[in-house]
Amino acid sequence: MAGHGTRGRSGGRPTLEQVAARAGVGRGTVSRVINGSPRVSDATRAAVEAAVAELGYVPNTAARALAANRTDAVALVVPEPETRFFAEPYFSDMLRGVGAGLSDTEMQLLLIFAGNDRKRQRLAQYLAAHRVDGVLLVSVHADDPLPDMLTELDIPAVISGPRSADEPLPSVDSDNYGGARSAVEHLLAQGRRTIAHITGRMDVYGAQRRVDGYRDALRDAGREVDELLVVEGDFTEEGGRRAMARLLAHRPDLDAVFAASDVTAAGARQVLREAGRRIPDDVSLVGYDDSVIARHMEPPLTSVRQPIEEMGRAMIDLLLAEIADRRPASSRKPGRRQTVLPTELVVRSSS
Amino acid sequence: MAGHGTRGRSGGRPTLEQVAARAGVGRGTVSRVINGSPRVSDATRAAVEAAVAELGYVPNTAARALAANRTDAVALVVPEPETRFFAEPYFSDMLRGVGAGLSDTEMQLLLIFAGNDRKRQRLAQYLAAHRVDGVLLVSVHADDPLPDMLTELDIPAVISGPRSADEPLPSVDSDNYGGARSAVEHLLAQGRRTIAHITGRMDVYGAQRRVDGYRDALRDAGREVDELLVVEGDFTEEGGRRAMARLLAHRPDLDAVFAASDVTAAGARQVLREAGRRIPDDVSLVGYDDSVIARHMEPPLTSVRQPIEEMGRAMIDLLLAEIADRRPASSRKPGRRQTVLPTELVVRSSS
DNA sequence: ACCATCTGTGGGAGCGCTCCCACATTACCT
DNA sequence: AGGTAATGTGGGAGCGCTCCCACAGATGGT
Repeated sequence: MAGHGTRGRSGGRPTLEQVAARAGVGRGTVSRVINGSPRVSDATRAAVEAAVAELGYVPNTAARALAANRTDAVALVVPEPETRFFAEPYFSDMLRGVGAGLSDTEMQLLLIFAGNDRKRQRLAQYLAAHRVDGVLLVSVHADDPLPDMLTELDIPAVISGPRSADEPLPSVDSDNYGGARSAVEHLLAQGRRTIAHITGRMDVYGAQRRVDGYRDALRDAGREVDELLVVEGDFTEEGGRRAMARLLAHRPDLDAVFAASDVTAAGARQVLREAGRRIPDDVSLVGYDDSVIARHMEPPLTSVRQPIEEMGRAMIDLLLAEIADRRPASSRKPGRRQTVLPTELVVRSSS
Repeated sequence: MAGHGTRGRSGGRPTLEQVAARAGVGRGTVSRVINGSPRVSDATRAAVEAAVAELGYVPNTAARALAANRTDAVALVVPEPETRFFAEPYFSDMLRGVGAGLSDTEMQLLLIFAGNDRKRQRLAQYLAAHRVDGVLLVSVHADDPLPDMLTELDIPAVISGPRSADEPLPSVDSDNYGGARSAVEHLLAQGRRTIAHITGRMDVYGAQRRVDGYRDALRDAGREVDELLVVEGDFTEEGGRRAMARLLAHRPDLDAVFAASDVTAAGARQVLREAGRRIPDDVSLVGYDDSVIARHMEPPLTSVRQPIEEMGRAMIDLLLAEIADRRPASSRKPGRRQTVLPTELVVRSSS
């Protein structure tokens, strides 16, 4: 009775068309207002905005996505089991940064875990369906096929630790080289003479950079680098123990150890204790990550802090820029695709 | 040169139409196969599936969402700051359960934080845009407008702790009543005679149920319930301290305390210690939640465990059923809309 | 006075699906 | 044999938006 057959299946959310009718303008104009196009007169814009408010119009995302071929969503892909995600503050800090960067955007953030084959399979499907406009990749192993898959699908992506010096993907990293240097320089300043380094997994680019920083710091201080003082670890506690045992065997005279992670430092500490070395009196110990472990260790561990939250922020900024670049009328000069954030040495009583 | 103007903007993902052509059938038929409709002959189905595989066809979700008016996504709404989300294992357990329930579905899970006004605003927009087919609500306060908003928008929702005995929304809960009973019965079995109860916030339905369980357990054992032994707390440590002080003042002869949360028990323990009472020798102590605190307390705390992960699972099951019910050809008798899962008493040395 | 330009604006043509009606075809009764 | 009811199948008509072309009217140079 009321009208002329509005046979909608939904409860009757207002559409663009209805807003247009209400405001006495055409569909195109309403669309322009909604999307903030400048080519609308002030009077018209006001009229449309009034109609939108009166009708309580909310754009239909599905229709928009279909017509414009975009989703207004990005995914944070975590190639780890949920357990690790929750256990490590790293992820929550990163998430906070990403969330902050997204908060004044219409973009939606999806959290996708790809910790096992099943989930990876689902993720692949998901990406193939182009259900996100872009992807944030964190803690990706060197041999992970994910980055290539994204390139293949032509989906913008940003990676959190470059996999090599010439990472093809835009990336965000903390200054591993500088962080390592500052740790070693700190030990030198304390008067330490024989400084060892337990590395991370050497197939991880960041670990390589830390070794570089260690070497250069010594060299620039006029010290020779003794290869017996550099032992490969793998970021784990057990690896730290093994490496420390080797170091004590080869160079029992060492008086400082710089470990590539706090966990590794914890392993090293244990072996040092068992060997009767006091920290920091006999041996200074410095870790990397400034994790909870560092604060709770006995004695509290000096460690290199990475600005994780800022890194999250930087990643999302990079990704949004990347997405914008691929959209039609945007041929702005692609800016820097690599961001490196400074680290900070947090000095505690282990050194 | 190659063809006759396929002016797609995307890289050229195959469409339903192309699959249909390839398989030599109509669009409708392909759609039926994709959606698993039974009204397709085996031969046709095989042909279509072959075409899908050859072309690497992946349905366009936006188009589907637009045409079918659904999104194939549900949201887990957390009305807390991210910090709490990561700090409490409750959420990660719940998330695991939800994830498991979703894993053999095409549904996507969104995690939405609504910890501050800004985020709540965004959430409201999000829901108004009907960007999810359903919502999972956890840790909702009694006066939160969110549930009503969802009802208003006609969005299926499931709530994790019913707000009252006649919660209108489908809900999942653990057996607060039974959990409390088992705690008290355990204390009785240990020969305790004067059992006090520090309640939770009494505007929380679960807290009320725990009091009911406490009362009935005593009554059924032929004990009279002394109202001086029931003191209101608020789930916090400070509340536990205050309540315990009151209890000691009124009934210094008590020999057992059942607290409505582990945190509350921790507060109570402190006051008991200060009053020179030994646990469990002088006073038995039982908590609720079986949180990390319980395991790390000195002495380890006997506590009532809730099956959080199973609750997550139950919630998503309920939600999926709810969503299915609202879809066209489904007039199945709406089943039970309330699920109550059993608790388990974890006995440790505090009792 | 004329034509070239620039601003706003309207609305057609799709985007790739699902829904559903119409139409075969085949199967099963009387 | 005729009828009725399943069973499969094709394809039109949208879903609500964005894109873009066409065009009216204002503006400005010659």
